Amino acid sequence: MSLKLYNTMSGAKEVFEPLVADTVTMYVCGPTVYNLAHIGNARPVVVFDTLFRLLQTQFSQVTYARNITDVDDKIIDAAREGQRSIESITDEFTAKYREDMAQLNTLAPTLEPHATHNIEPMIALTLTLIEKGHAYEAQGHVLFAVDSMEDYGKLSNRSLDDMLAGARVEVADYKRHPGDFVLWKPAAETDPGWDSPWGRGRPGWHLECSAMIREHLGETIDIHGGGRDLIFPHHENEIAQSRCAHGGDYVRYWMHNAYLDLDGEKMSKSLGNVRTVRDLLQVYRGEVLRFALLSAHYRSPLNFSASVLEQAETTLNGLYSTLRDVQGTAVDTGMLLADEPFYQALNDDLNTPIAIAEIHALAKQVHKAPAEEKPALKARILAAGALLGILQQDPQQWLQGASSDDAISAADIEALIVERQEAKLAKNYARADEIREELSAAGVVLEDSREGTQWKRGSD
RNA sequence: GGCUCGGUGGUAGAGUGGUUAUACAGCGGACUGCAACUCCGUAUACAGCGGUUCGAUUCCGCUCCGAGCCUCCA
Repeated sequence: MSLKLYNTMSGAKEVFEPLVADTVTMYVCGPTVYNLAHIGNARPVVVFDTLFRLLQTQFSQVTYARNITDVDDKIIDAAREGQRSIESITDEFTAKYREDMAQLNTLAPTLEPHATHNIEPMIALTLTLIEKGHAYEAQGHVLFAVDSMEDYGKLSNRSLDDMLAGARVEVADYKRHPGDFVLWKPAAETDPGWDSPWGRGRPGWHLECSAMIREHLGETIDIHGGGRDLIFPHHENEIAQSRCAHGGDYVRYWMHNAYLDLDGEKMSKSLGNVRTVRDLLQVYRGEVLRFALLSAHYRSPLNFSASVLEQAETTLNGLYSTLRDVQGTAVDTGMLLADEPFYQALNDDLNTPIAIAEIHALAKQVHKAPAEEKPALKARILAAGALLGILQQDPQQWLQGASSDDAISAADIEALIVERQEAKLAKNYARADEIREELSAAGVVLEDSREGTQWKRGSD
């Protein structure tokens, strides 16, 4: 079973082979911690979490790093506006980010480097770039000289000439070339800053990833991921910094997820059309959000809407109902992952929609299969769910969990079910139906079977 | 202006040079006291126009429409 991944650098799917056999290094751009994560920010987290799970099934050592950007203009602005310290902001939102992402069933990354803990390597990297003639100091800034690099622009497939033609921004006068970008900039007295050979200052945006990757993962890593909008300038500039400083490959496989749309428009902070994960979690369980994010391929835009979430919830309810039906069935562990269609789908550039379709196929089989085949089918469904980060909860709890405090209690529901059972035995069908309708109005659906009556809460 | 990427049935969403994924919703039927669950069956697609081909939703070209990046952004 070979894993294929779409590499942004080559524009094609490639067979994934780590640099060092059986060992994978992966880095994903994490949050700038100055506000709550929105659901668009959650997409790469869920996507690369799924990849992390998949990689762990076939490589014995997988190191997954996701950074925390805790020094940045936006954080400084937020501190100023809120009249708060930088640390209180970054601490608060780092904690909330972790909580929100955990709600989406994402595993903690192996490493979570903070920019402010890695200032030394950033300064060292900047020094190296100056020494090698790729960077220069001007008016207290240190800038990367883009024309000192032969193939600058390769990842985003653009040339320096193109960029000049399309320049829409006023160019700072201390730049030798309009495309030059800041490695280090002076810090105002009141802003966070660190002593450096160029005076008190702070790092430019792109520097931290290059420095931290080198520091924690090595000069060449296998996978670097993030949203599409990071391709340029962020990842392009990371490449420039790292390749010019250390030579070598820097990143072997570049992966970029498409973004979430809202009403056909990109969801973004600047457009103001964001929905925070925290808000959505008030209405939908994390697993529903996760499922919705995985219901489209990661390289396709996903139009995020209430109906997408409701479909996700309905689908998960259906799959959990299937699992409840086989609750008493043992789980057969003798399964060969490589033979599984869902596994093959995930190995084909993380084709989660196909993997989900394969789960449906298995669910359909479970209903029809003779008892002796059920343990194997159940095991396959659960294994697929484990890779996708879904279907691992207790089915009964999933289906009967109250979504709000004012919902009818389980005890009340069960009392009514008993009463209905008695009414049915007495052939008092009018009363039996009345009870069912009463429960239905409360969002509870009854399912009669030979073994008795099951119930679940619908998405009312 | 430069560089990308899309337009698939009511909705979501894969995929393929020829046997109409998948799910939800719909319709018909079985089951049921009636339902629900489950099962069986079923309708509705590949933006438009050309080209290549025995054959194109799939390849090529053009047109139309849409999105993104080029500035902080997942």
